[in-house]
Amino acid sequence: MSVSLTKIIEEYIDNLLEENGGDAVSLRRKDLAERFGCVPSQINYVLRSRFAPENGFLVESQRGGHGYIRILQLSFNNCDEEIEHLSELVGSAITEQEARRLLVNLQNRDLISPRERLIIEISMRNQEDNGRTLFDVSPYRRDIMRADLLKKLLTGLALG
Amino acid sequence: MSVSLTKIIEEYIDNLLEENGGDAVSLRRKDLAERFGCVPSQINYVLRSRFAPENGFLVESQRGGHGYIRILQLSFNNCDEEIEHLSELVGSAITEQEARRLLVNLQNRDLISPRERLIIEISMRNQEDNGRTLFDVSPYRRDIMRADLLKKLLTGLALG
DNA sequence: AGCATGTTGACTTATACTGACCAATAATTT
DNA sequence: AAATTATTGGTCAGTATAAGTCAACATGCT
Repeated sequence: MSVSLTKIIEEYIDNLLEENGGDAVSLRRKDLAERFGCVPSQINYVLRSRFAPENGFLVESQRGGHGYIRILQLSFNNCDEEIEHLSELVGSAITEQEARRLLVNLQNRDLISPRERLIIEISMRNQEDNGRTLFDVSPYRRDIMRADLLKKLLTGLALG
Repeated sequence: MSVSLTKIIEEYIDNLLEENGGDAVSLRRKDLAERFGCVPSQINYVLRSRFAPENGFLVESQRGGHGYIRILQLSFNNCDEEIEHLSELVGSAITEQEARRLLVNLQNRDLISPRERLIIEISMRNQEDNGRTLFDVSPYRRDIMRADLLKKLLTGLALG
């Protein structure tokens, strides 16, 4: 069982972050690709699969002259076990009502701010509307999609 | 890591603005170009790319003798104006890149927090993935859906 | 075998910077 | 006053550079 290139590059970036105090690091896609003897787009794959917002990272980049890729590791030092636990509570499907109750609870316990709750509710509502009117998704399937979205959001916040 | 001329000039102007109380500053294109050893049109490039309305600035200028360039940092009196402005910027369709850029901007201007940006990015990405893999939505239609989501979120935040 | 994950490269898009040419305004000359 | 000249900024297209996308192909894991 060999270690994948993706894993190696992921760890390299993790180390860079650690050395840099942990919050951000800048790099050049071309340089990284050269260092690891791979094609540049491999870096995009690593970023997409390992440094996604669901994992608590934000990636900024710029093309052209003086281009760069900047990876930000958000650190909110919130009670991540708490939120992680709640993520389990969401399960594989969740109704709008249940979701809203959960969010109210989170806000009451100051795990998310009112504005954050608002954003989450608007996103959920938007997805619900799209599912119903645009794509004719069944109610149960919408509950599944809602659970997926909610879990991504909560783990993103927990890992941040 | 090399820093672009554009960045240097941008920071110089930012400093001027700060010194000047923050709302406006006047300068001469030729002088600036000389100071930074570049061609005058480079200044136009900086203004177009860094001090555009989407970054919260307006630029006035006059040619000929005693010509000048005045940079105004615009501020909104009420959130309705702000929403109007942001919604115009988003427009009826927006690419992933443009959206991300806008969010970076909003965060830099302290209009949203890093956590809020993270949540928004997760939501956008979730919608993008669903649109592509689940519902086979065309790229342009996804840009429209992204703009819709973004406008709902920004409007909600401004009114909330 | 089949599905998920990883890897590649051709093609596309975005940004930085320059220089030649254009446009507007003020100052000076006739 | 009109014409001319000097002074200033604007535009655009070309060149160089760097990142993003996408889909085909490969590998690995049940």
